[in-house]
Amino acid sequence: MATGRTHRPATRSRGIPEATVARLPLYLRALTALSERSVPTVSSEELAAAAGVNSAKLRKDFSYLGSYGTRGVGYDVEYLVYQISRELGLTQDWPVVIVGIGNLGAALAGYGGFASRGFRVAALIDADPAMTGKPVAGIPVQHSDDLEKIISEDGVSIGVIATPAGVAQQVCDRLVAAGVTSILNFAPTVLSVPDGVDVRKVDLSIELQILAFHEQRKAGEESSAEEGPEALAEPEPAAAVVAPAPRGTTGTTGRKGPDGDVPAVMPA
Amino acid sequence: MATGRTHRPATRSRGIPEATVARLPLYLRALTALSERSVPTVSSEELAAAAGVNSAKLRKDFSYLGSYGTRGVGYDVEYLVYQISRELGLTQDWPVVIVGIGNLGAALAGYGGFASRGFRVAALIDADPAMTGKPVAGIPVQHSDDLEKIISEDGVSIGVIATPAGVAQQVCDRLVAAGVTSILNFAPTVLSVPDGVDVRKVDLSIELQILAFHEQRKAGEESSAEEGPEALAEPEPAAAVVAPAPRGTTGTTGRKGPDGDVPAVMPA
DNA sequence: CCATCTTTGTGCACGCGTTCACAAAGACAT
DNA sequence: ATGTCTTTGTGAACGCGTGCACAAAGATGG
Ligand SMILES: NC(=O)c1ccc[n+]([C@@H]2O[C@H](COP(=O)([O-])OP(=O)(O)OC[C@H]3O[C@@H](n4cnc5c(N)ncnc54)[C@H](O)[C@@H]3O)[C@@H](O)[C@H]2O)c1
Ligand SMILES: NC(=O)c1ccc[n+]([C@@H]2O[C@H](COP(=O)([O-])OP(=O)(O)OC[C@H]3O[C@@H](n4cnc5c(N)ncnc54)[C@H](O)[C@@H]3O)[C@@H](O)[C@H]2O)c1
Repeated sequence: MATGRTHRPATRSRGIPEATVARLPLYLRALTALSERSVPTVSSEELAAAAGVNSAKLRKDFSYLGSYGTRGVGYDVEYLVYQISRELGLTQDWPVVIVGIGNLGAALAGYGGFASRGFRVAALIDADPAMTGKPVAGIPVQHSDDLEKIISEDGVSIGVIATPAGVAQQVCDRLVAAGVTSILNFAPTVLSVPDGVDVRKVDLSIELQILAFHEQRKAGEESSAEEGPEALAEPEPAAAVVAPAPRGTTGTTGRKGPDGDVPAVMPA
Repeated sequence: MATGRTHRPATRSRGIPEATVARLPLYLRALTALSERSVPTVSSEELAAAAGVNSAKLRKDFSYLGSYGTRGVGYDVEYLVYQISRELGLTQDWPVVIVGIGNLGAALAGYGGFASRGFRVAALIDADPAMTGKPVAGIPVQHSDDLEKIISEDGVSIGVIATPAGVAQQVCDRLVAAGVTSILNFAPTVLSVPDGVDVRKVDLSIELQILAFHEQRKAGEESSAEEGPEALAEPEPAAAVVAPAPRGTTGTTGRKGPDGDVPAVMPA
């Protein structure tokens, strides 16, 4: 999962568990598909299968929203769509700014999934003067000098960062200072933000590495078929000092500026 | 988090906890940055700050890998980079195919983060004949007819799906049948795969909806400053019947209509 | 109005993950 | 060699999330 919250020690208020919140969009998607087919009601078993979760889990999730089901029948699709949408805050309009209109930013700008659920691309922002004014996905790119103005004028509270990692923290700082309180970060960096600001990250590289880990496990188990406790994934004691430090040349993180731009260690 | 595993009831073998595995790439990134600065050792406190986690958690995570620290000093950066890389399977080459070279797929193809850690884009695959042979990010796009051949010839075990949601499941099926055992899915669909295949998803829309939920909460708390238990996020009792349910057609058991074509209900 | 059958809502137990707190290990100075 | 000081490694407690299993609710049919 390219997920990951920051801050907020999971001490959510007297509300819905974080894990449940993360599944609500999944239910909503499945329900929307049913709605489009004009299916009137759905059982927890059916809906759970469509969302890829356990039916008991789904029922418990819905119980946090209140009891919107009818025993012996199931859940009213339309009503549930409405309830979940309202709970997630999708009944209102959420203007979003995307900062960093490169390869990824441009793809995001044109993504239909944005507009589908109350999210509206309010502005595209880039630091490159050559891009200013140029339309991307029908929306003219604005220069980052105007970032603060754009955010305050449109009342934007959600920002998407798709800039190089080196400048992500400073872009984040400017967004937060301008009033943004929710950030979706695509740059491979740990962002630090003040309390009250939510950060979620999407990190392709991390996802791949997790897959690689499991992939390696599979390959290991394969060779050592049925084995006891360990004996796998531990080729050798590896002596004590090995680390040849092969990589270390041109990383992707390509730090560049003289300033503290890289994630690295906090100056404490 | 755009995360989300599928299957595998978290009953990992006598190995590293899933939560720890998900953090290893984070540590690795911070360590790599330190390595590039030629920092020889780092304490759990410093590294934890750089990775944005609790130091006790970091130490426990490392304890699962074995004890690679020196009390009173900290951890050897180079050695730790090597150990984590090895544990994640990054010391070997992982050929990856990307299926669906549209806006997103093209951005992914040109992403430097791929090559940085042992991942190599082995092939770009698209169903559009007009794209066949056309180079994207320096790699010629191949037609999806050759999908099976490409995967078996290059020994690809990791596939990235960036096709429209409607065809994601069938693309997934073909990938799995051809030998892919790890899938990173960008399409907004729940993929069903046989045991032994890992699926991770990256879902922009879900991330935004989660942010919107918290954003709405913040707005609610703001207005009702210091309040008791509830009284927030509940604008109105909303009567009882609101949902404009269409119904009236099929009987109670709407079930699945003609055929399952959308992510909707599982055909059981 | 009663019997039966379906499906919800949830009590409960269990396991994973997180965090605190501290003993032990080792570096370093004297 | 001994003492001091830093930092690791982990035992233990706690809370969250998950899934089983079942009683209760309500629809449906007679
Ligand atoms: N391309 C991908 O598939 C992909 C995948 C995962 C993560 N990422 C990450 O997303 C980020 C963007 O990737 P990309 O491939 O689009 O890179 P890119 O170089 O194509 O685009 C970066 C854009 O950010 C702009 N920019 C630079 N500094 C800025 C600033 N201070 N303010 C505003 N805009 C600024 C640049 O002008 C450029 O247009 C990177 O951090 C990358 O690691 C990319
Ligand atoms: N663009 C984004 O920022 C973004 C963000 C999140 C998720 N997504 C999801 O990623 C997917 C792709 O998005 P996109 O914007 O690149 O769409 P797109 O339409 O630009 O690209 C889709 C590509 O897939 C190809 N394709 C279609 N059927 C195929 C098949 N059976 N086999 C192989 N290739 C096939 C098409 O030819 C096209 O090139 C969608 O599911 C979208 O919802 C996109």
